[in-house]
Amino acid sequence: MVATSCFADRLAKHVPLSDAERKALTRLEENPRKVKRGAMIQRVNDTVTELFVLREGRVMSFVILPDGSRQILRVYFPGDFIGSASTIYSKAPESLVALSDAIICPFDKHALRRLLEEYPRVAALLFLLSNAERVALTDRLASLGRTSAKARVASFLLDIFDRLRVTDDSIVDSFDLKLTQEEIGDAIGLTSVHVNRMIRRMEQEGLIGRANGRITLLDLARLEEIGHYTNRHKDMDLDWVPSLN
Amino acid sequence: MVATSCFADRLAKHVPLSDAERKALTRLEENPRKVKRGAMIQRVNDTVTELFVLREGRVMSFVILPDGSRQILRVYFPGDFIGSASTIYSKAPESLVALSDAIICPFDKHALRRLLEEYPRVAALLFLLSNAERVALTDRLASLGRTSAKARVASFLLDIFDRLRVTDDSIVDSFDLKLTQEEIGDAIGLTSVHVNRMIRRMEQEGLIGRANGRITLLDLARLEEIGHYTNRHKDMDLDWVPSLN
DNA sequence: CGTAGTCTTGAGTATGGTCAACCGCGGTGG
DNA sequence: CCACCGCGGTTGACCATACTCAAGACTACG
Repeated sequence: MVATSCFADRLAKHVPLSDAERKALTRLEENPRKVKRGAMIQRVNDTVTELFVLREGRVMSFVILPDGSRQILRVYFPGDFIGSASTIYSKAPESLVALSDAIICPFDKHALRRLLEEYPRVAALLFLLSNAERVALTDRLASLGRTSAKARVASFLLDIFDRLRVTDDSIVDSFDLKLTQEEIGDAIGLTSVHVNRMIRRMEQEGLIGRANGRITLLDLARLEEIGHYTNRHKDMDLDWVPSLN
Repeated sequence: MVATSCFADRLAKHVPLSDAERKALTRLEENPRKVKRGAMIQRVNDTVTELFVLREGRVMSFVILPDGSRQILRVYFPGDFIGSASTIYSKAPESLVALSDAIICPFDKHALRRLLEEYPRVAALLFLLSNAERVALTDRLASLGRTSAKARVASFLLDIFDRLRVTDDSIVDSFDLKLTQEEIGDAIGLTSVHVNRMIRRMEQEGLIGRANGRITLLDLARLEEIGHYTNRHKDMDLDWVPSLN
């Protein structure tokens, strides 16, 4: 039996992969490692030469500012490609911590380089994905820079929702956020107290529902309007990568 | 005489390029186009298939939110690679406008694809650069999410300063910002009024000087401390790309 | 010399932060 | 088995940072 690569599966959702490509991608996930919730995977300023594919669970990247406040930079889900900054910086610019029990697959940055040399289609795919990540970041930048607390919460929930749905077809309108309100706040530049106020208000207004940790999005249209949210996944088009034959 | 590629020059500052690579990169800049200050290069939601290398002048990318407010996502300088989102999205997620008279070199996204197929080292380089851009964005994200108005102004000035120095050795401690205070505000999530107050205060405190549009950074150490700024260029290491031979 | 854009400053306001208290729940150890 | 502890959520009172509105000054350019 061949071990499957969740990263390959993720990519194959967009473009067909050759067996050789799939095999090469699987090799990145040869060394899966279990990590417990709260475990530090990478610490800011550590010397790093590794990247990761997240196979299971959730991970976040963040920085701590000198005054102790934290900015969560990105929340990662299974199939995500993590820590590519180590290709260009010798010291990690961000920390990585598991948000839940997780399985990560570390591999050396030189293994990635060889992969890209041998498989130009994979190189093209990674280039595309990093552009998608870039746009996700600019969306949040606009959210932090120019929108109200309520809008930030709304767009954050929608973003997580849509990203989870990319890989999990069973999600219809509710999902496990698995983040504390403090973590939400640290992701969108608010305090936990104010996140709570916003969430409660949105609940009272019938925009969202909550039941033992699960969030239900009750009025997607209004949430998107409030959050000035655009679903980027719809417009994504991976035809740019060379075709298989 | 061969037309030089400012993009190749930029890359060559980090890693040696072969003649063939240099030539291929130069081909991206075969169609330079002059644009006037204020000219719209790309409008959000337009169908796009082009990318650009900025040869001369300054360009910004931004979005306008439904309430009319603007978030500037990135300011670009000569040698920068612009608009790579068009490789993955058919509709532009951001607008591009010239901040000064500029020369841009548009090329088709398929030309880029062919380049990456033929020149894996260039593909690796672009992958690296997009990672550097990603870190620059996360730095600003942390700035917007978790730091005060004064800190944002300080780190923004330092960022521009350091980026200009990458290509312009003549810069010692002063530079032409070429941005209105409203534009600064739109980049760091403040109003022009408040940007003005911060700048004036920093001037009075002897942190910066101003003379007909030129900004002088008088106390780099304190500015870096105030802005929680890290110069990412110092730690950059392009050794990851395959060597030439 | 007039006009438009930018800068500057003040007065008043509001959004979101701070501080503090309390609740509820799940885990843990006596 | 239950008391205790600690974390996360909830709420209120108060505060501060940055926004809004508005007016006037400066500058560049026709």
